[in-house]
Amino acid sequence: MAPHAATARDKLLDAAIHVVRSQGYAASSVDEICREAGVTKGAFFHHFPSKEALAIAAAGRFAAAADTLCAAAPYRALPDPAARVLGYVALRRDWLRGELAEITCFAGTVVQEAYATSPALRAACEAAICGHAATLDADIEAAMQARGLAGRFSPAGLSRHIQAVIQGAFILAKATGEVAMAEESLDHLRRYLELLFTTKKRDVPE
Amino acid sequence: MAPHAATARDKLLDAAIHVVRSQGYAASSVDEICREAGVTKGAFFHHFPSKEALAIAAAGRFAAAADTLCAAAPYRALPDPAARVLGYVALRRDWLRGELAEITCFAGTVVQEAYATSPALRAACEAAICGHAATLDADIEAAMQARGLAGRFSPAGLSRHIQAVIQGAFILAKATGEVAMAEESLDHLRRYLELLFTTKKRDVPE
DNA sequence: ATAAGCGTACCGACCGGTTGGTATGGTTGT
DNA sequence: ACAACCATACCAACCGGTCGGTACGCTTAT
Repeated sequence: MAPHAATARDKLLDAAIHVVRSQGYAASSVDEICREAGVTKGAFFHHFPSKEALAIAAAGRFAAAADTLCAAAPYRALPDPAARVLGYVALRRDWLRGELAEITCFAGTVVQEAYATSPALRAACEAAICGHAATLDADIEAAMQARGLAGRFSPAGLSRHIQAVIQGAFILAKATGEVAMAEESLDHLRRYLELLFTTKKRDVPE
Repeated sequence: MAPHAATARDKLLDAAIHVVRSQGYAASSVDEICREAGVTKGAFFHHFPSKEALAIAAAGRFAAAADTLCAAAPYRALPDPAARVLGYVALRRDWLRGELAEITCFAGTVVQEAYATSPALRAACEAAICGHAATLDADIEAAMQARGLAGRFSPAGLSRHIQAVIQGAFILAKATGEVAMAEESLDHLRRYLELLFTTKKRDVPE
């Protein structure tokens, strides 16, 4: 991710994100993450008390990187809140290029394995996903107001749904080996949002 | 799953589905699956040449069970194809009760870890997910014809999108620990389908 | 100037336990 | 008799984590 991650700690975080995204959490050994980072095991346990602690820190780093990229994206400057929401989805669709291990979600991958066995790691993944989702709350709420949809459903709920579709798209892409499957799903998501934000209120089902 | 799975093979498959759904594939040891099944390791390797082979067979069993349940569901008898599609989503929403390990998707969980390391297992998960998705293809195609939406997007693509939303809903539920988060997403999916199948063609975005 | 003192960063051999898988022998149904 | 079925004992490889030790830079006292 970072081209010249200076410290061993950063190199370990980046390596963990990459290795875990391609193999899952449990299958990624500490030794392999160290090898990928070009760092020894001693350095690993100097910076992190456990493998779990590394994953928690990596989830935070991953979410922060995503938040930063989105906050700096051009669509953020659009005047219409609905257009900003659609701009977000378009950006996520644009990101669907390259290897699966480079485009999928670290937190979504990890939480599938850890939700029942590691409460702290589960909470870190929840914070990463829901925290990132929440960056859309205000725009969605404004767009719903503008369309007379206020109260029809919760803005935060739609934010989370957007993340759910993205997560599901990744699973479909992994299952088929085709990134195009993920694009397809994001196109349906875009169509849903367009229908929501361009249809007259009486036509939107409860 | 089955109360009195007769053979050791069936008990192993059921145990694998349960254990893997709660811990993921890599973290589920053969010993633990055997313990859960009440069977020894000798029986395991008598019926399956490897852990991977068990997972492949379990994916098939899981998909077959889902297909069977859906084929027998009441909504299948509805006259309107669009109503059958919505009936499917309603059924999947009804299934969202109980422990996460009992309601989430085995194939979706496994493929996240195995897509890059085990081609055969990845293919089995693809067959499970996409095969199950395909049971909706005909109804979706008919509903699109009836609404003049033919050619707007692919019926199989919408079938896969439905599965993607369901998979993403599971991830959200695991991350938050709240099954209600999954319900929320399925409600949005239902609303999307209602908009698609009740809106005049000219109002549906490309 | 300099050396003692100390904290952070890092190394790599090592440990007990667990892993997927094997070898072998007994039991049961036909 | 014979094969399908299953239990016990076992193995080499690997796992996460520990530990004694080194390298080096920053204070601070002399």
